[in-house]
Amino acid sequence: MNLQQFRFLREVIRRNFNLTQAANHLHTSQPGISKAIMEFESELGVQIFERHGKRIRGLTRPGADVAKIVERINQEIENLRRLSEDYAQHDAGRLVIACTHTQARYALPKVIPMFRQQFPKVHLSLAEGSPTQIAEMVLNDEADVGMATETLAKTPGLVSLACYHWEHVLVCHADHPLYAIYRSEGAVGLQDLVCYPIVTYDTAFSGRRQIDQVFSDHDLKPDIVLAAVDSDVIKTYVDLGLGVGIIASVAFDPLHDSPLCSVPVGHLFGRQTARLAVRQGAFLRDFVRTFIRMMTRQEETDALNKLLSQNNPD
Amino acid sequence: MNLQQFRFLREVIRRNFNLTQAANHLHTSQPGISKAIMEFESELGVQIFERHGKRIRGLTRPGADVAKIVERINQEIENLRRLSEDYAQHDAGRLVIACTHTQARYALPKVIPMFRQQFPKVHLSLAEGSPTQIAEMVLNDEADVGMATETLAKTPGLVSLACYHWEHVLVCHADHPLYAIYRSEGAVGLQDLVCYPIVTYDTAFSGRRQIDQVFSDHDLKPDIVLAAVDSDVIKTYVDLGLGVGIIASVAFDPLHDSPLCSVPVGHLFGRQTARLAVRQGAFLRDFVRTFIRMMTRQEETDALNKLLSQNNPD
DNA sequence: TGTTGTTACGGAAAACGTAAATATT
DNA sequence: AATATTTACGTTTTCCGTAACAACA
Repeated sequence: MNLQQFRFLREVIRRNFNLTQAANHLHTSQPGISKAIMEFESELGVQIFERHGKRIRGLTRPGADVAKIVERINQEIENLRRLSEDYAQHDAGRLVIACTHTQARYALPKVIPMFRQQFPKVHLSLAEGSPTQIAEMVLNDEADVGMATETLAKTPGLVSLACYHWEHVLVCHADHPLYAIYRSEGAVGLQDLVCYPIVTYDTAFSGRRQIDQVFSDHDLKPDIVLAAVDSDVIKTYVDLGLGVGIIASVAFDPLHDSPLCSVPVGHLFGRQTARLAVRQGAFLRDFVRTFIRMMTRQEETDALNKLLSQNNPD
Repeated sequence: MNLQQFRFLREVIRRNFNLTQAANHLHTSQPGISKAIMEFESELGVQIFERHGKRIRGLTRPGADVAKIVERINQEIENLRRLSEDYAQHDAGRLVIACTHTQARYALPKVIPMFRQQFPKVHLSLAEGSPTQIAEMVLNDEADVGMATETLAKTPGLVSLACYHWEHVLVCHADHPLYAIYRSEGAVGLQDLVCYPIVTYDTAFSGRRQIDQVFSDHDLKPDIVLAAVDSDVIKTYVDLGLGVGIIASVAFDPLHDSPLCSVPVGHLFGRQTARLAVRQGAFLRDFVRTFIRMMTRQEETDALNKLLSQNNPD
């Protein structure tokens, strides 16, 4: 039994039971993987993989159990690396943040400069993706923390914290009928909104689920003419006249975004919560913990400390 | 980094930072250990051991953190072995039960025959020891389960279950004054008891702590003339006239133990709870789970199932 | 001075990559 | 036929034990 076998097993599973792909990703030879896996199986006396002749199709029942334990070991190895790095080079390293475009563009800029100042030697990476991809990246140790409004809270294997709350706003030109309604009546209703073509986030992004939910709860069918992952793209198309936009309020800035105007619609779609997530059981380096503290509201302190101590048992 | 280094690190710590001893226990050479440890340290870039010149004295701060993670990995390796063995040879293996003499002599015989019948291929080992030793054995994976009345519940790293309840009895000859009091008044009191020399369990065994507690709560100083770990030994000396015995009621059998008589004193020393413990996070083989079920009262079923699923996450 | 940890060295074992063979779709 | 896995084999590296050396207490 050795660590190599554990790495190989993990990778073969991740690459959908394709030894060749796994070998490529690990920069080694396919026969090496094959042999290591077979030796592992024979040492345990248990068949890990479901085989149809020579092709590997999936995990056997025992294999799944073995894989679960092996995954935990791999995780601890990763923790060992991070821990020692934290001692060896306390303030240097790499922080990979997986987040949606909205987070990267509007939420993170409020924190990153402060973080840079405190940890000038830490290399930052922003990996943008869909909430599902973000969750996946954090689970696979490809990212240290994930940030998104959707998905994170309910993904098993992640622990998440509320980061900040936000609401949706409508964006449109000043001469749009909805803006007139807003000016005269102080608010727009769902009924008003549904009459016009809408440009908003792609499914599974930034509270889009909530938007769909609210419309369907009222038996309304919104005409979503364009969906994007990116608030800036949405605003661009709104400016072009494709429809009214629904975006996160944080993503609207009257100065930069003129001639567009914003109309609050928090009362329609409710409060959204952007969350931050880390992998359960992951060792968090000091600068990662600091980053999380910076991103998290004070009120969350208790939950935060609990989380941090849970992941860094001292 | 490799598993060997992890095994070595664990053993060096267990052997009080003596490389030579660790090497002997692992049936390998001292230089091998030395080299492996140094390579491990250099790969992590962290000094694990506190060194005074060449002597190793203890763990550094980072070393303690590393050791904690390494311990978890070693534990998972152990789990892997047990898991695969459970699949490969479902009903064969070895069950090591660490317990006190009282458990081995009086509680286990009620269950072992049934267990043997169900798992004839499982080799049983009873390791007797003090509650502290029992806890230690379970923590070190030298025993699969531990059983004792004391210590187990409050040992960190163990999870324990109530097994059965029992009370103390007095044992003495029929012509002893205390027996007369019992026959005439139906019960003896602490005041009666304290007048006579007592033979009972050694400190830290079978509810001895509770006995001491009760006497000191009443500002009484019992005259304990002999303390033993073993009910049979106690009875022997009672028979010889050294004093009255206080033992577990399960350890008294009127037939075998005549001419001694028993006097219930549960009302004085309260109800004791024998507990069974396993190492937290340990994978429990099927026959271990079955054994635990056999040893545990039905009422504990909920706690039991929770425990079992926690240790065998499927 | 005995005990304990490190360094040096050499034989044995295993790890790994290339090439070839075999099976699957 | 093309893709994927296993077998074969030879080189290279690592492992590990003995022996010698160095330092603590």
